Amino acid sequence: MKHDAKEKLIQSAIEVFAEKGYRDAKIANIVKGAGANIAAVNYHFGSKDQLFVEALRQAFADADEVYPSRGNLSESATAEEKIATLARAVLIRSFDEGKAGNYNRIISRTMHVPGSPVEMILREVEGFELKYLSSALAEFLKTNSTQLVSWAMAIFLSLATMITKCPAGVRERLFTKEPKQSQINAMIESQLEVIFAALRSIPKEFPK
Amino acid sequence: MKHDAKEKLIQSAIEVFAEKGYRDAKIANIVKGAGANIAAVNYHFGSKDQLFVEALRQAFADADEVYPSRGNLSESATAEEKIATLARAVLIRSFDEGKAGNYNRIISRTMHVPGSPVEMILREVEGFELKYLSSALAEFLKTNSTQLVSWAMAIFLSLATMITKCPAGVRERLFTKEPKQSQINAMIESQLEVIFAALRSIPKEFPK
DNA sequence: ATAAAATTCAAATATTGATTTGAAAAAATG
DNA sequence: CATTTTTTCAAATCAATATTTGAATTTTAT
Repeated sequence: MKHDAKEKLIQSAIEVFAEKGYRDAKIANIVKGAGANIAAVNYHFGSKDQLFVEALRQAFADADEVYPSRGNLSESATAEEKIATLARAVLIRSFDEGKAGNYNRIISRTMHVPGSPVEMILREVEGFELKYLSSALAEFLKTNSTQLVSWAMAIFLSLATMITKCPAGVRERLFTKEPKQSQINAMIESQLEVIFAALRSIPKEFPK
Repeated sequence: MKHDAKEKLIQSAIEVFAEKGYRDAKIANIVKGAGANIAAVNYHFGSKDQLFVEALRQAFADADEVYPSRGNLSESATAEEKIATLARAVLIRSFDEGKAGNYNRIISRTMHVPGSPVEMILREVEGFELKYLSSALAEFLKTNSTQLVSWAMAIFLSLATMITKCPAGVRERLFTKEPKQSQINAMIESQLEVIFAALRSIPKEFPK
């Protein structure tokens, strides 16, 4: 079937990048996961960089399809609704150990080293959600201070992605063996409370 | 002078690891920064791994000397005081663009890829502060639920280290050109409010 | 001051991992 | 079916970087 190989490569790449980050992901691993030859990546994509680009786009699409970051909200929804909906999507993704969780994992394994060859695409794909978030937060805080909004974004993102990011030791202690979906949902709602408590405690004026 | 070269290497390594993380830090860069020969790292430390070990220990010592994570609190201080003191230390370090900020930067650039060759030492050094934090949080939350405490730790750490970690674009918008120390102090106090607001919103029981 | 030990150096080597190559196989096209 | 195009393959190459070497130099100890 046409492009079957190409798609298998993207899928395998998503998994390896999610586990290892960009730098520590080996092409040898990726092709093994796809049952392909070592030369396949360069044949189909030209380079590891370009494969990363496609993998990241696909990972985002996979995540956003299952848990769309804007839900089915209308434009007229309140800022609070938008923020809660986005937070739920990000949180549920970060609890997802399967396919829909890969986007969060890739981001959290690649965003922390500035100046990497893949930084541009990373910013581009992140941008989808960040712009939306930033306008919802400005509305929520009733401010147009860039500083205040950036601060709120940092708080929101820290708390919404902390599960994916927190050190392994902490993460293991957080979960029971097999958390049921109902427990995960309860945790998400609690974390949502935490996020709003944090956002509401942001002062009206940026500290001077 | 004895060990002068060794110390220069550690200092240079701290800076390069803080900027690039472990994987992207090049020995060639490190020795250049120390005015030493390319073979110096292996002569003095045996390998890049071992140099990382010493650099991380030293970076922590440097940070903790300037901003000690336990301040000068007595054992009998309240949990709230302990948490606030630790938070201030971590926050002020994360605003420090100089020597005392390197520890936070190294951690945030190396902790996110599990299974790296340096993971063990990373966990060991992190442990210094994590154990203390975890007992203070247990006391603050009046609980001995491991899950609840781990959750609180993740929240605390996310909010206390977010400055070092948030994506470059966000970080730049957060600061004015040259934030004065007084503004930084004000930001720290505000962020402390955010942290406590978040911690207080954690439910008494872990979600079931 | 001299011998031994420690350190520095430029060059060589080893290793890892990405990319290229050219032939073989498979698929598509007419 | 014959030919052209696409895809796969194992092996070769290339590039980056960590590590080793052995000679030269400097430092330390007697």
